[in-house]
Amino acid sequence: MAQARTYAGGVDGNRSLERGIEILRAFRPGVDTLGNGEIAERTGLPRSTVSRLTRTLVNSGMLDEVRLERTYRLAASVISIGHAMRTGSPVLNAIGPMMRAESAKRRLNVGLATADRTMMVYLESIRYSPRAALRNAVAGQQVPMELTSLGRAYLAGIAAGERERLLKLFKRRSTAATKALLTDVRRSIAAVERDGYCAVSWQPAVLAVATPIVLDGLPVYALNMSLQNVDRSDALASEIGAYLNAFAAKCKEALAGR
Amino acid sequence: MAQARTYAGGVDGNRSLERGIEILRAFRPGVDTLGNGEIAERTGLPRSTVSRLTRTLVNSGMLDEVRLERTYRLAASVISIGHAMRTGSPVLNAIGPMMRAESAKRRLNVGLATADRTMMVYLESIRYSPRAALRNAVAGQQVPMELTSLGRAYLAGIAAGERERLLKLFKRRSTAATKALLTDVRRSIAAVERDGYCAVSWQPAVLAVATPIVLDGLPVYALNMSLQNVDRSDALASEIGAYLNAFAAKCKEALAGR
DNA sequence: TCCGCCATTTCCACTAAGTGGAATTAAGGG
DNA sequence: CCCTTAATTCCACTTAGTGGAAATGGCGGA
Repeated sequence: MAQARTYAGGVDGNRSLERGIEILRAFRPGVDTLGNGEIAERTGLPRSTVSRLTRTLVNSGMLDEVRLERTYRLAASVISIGHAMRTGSPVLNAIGPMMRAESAKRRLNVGLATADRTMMVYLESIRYSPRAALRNAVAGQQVPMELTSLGRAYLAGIAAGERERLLKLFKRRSTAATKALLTDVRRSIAAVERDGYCAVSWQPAVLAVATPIVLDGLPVYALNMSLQNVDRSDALASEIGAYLNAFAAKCKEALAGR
Repeated sequence: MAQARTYAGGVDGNRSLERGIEILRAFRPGVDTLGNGEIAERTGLPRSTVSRLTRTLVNSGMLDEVRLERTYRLAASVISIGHAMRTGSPVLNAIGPMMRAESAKRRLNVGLATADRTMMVYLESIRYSPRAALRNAVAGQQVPMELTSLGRAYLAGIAAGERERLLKLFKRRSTAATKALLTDVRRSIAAVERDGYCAVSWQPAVLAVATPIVLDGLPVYALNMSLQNVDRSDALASEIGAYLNAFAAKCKEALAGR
């Protein structure tokens, strides 16, 4: 393989597969089509390599080719695999219905998420508001780990080593106010350890409260409750926090027998 | 590569990537975890190869490892890529809101799907019934192409060569009643060509009517309308068919400017 | 309509990345 | 504690994969 520099993955790990997955990941939300050139730029892979791998992904049904524009888009296969993930998830199966009931009962939004690298990914998000409920399904939506209650609850739930690794990544990518941000993140983690939950107002007029769900043999999840159009107040946060703690306990109970 | 038999993909196509994708596909809806052995069985790949590829998929964040059981499950990444597919889809973006409005107006279910190999995959499915609306999101759900109105409308929309290729596959996999089934499929295709839509009652007491949406530079989609708890009658089918034709025309108009 | 430009794809020489059977290790059951 | 069963690592082998260079093919401008 002329000029093919040694693959860092070493004895294990398959370079081509890794690269192919990176190509799929290059299609971020909102991106419709990407050409091989653009993919090569985004992934840093040689153009000829991208050309071959995109062809393979088309053959495997993961990408659709737009011959006219010489571009590609994600194919329907990816949502069918996503659907398999959701229907297979024992956590979502067990507590999804409970989340719906709780959302109706408490009249607030209830969400379940886990991590994908440095982002939190919603497995489910039940909107109380009839308006919002009509909006597009948000399963799969990503929110930044370091800025959200979900992410900070997740950080509180994982092993210390992994947590520090992630905090270093935030430090590296954050443009400004890094010091203050990290302090705030650590404060949230401490809050989870103390109160069982943390409260964050990431978006204006939205109060969100989250708690980690740690189970053997499963990734760490985070469960949250949120309210729109409210002023952030400690009283409100602790009220919702109490609801959340109670609900999380019920969920863990339901999940214990598995 | 001892005993590595020639890769049929030829000059293009990357074998490892293809195999890795097949491993992801082995996780069908309802499957929670799979071990390397089970994956090897399902995919027909050598055990050692599966072992290496699953490790790569874990490193790439597509699979979560359950160390305790020596098994793997699909990771949250797959739904975030699925989400990217949905938010990127110009068709879903354009007609999703229209589908919601139409469902409310006509008081019936409205769905949008496209093909993944021999299955139809829902991009969106709006349930009119408030009960059903509460159920899990069905985006990503698969239904068999040859048995559903969606699938038959799709078949009517694609190029003849591809259609015949698919019909052959159905013939091969169907256990019995193949001849009658294929006749029925062709009848549906003829119906689409004649009336613009076809009506199928795949599931008992459900009447479904579908029509293809063919656009340049996009895969062929199928749009359907369905009603539960009804008797199949030609009168009802043609009433819904008329609604569907009108709605599909509106959709195509909305999509023309792109 | 034809020409020149730019992006994409194909070609090609090269070899390390990937392969699969065998050996080894680890897990689970009695 | 040992034995069985399955997953992982080892290893010799060589082809599948690589990336730069050349060829191809759209596309816009004249």
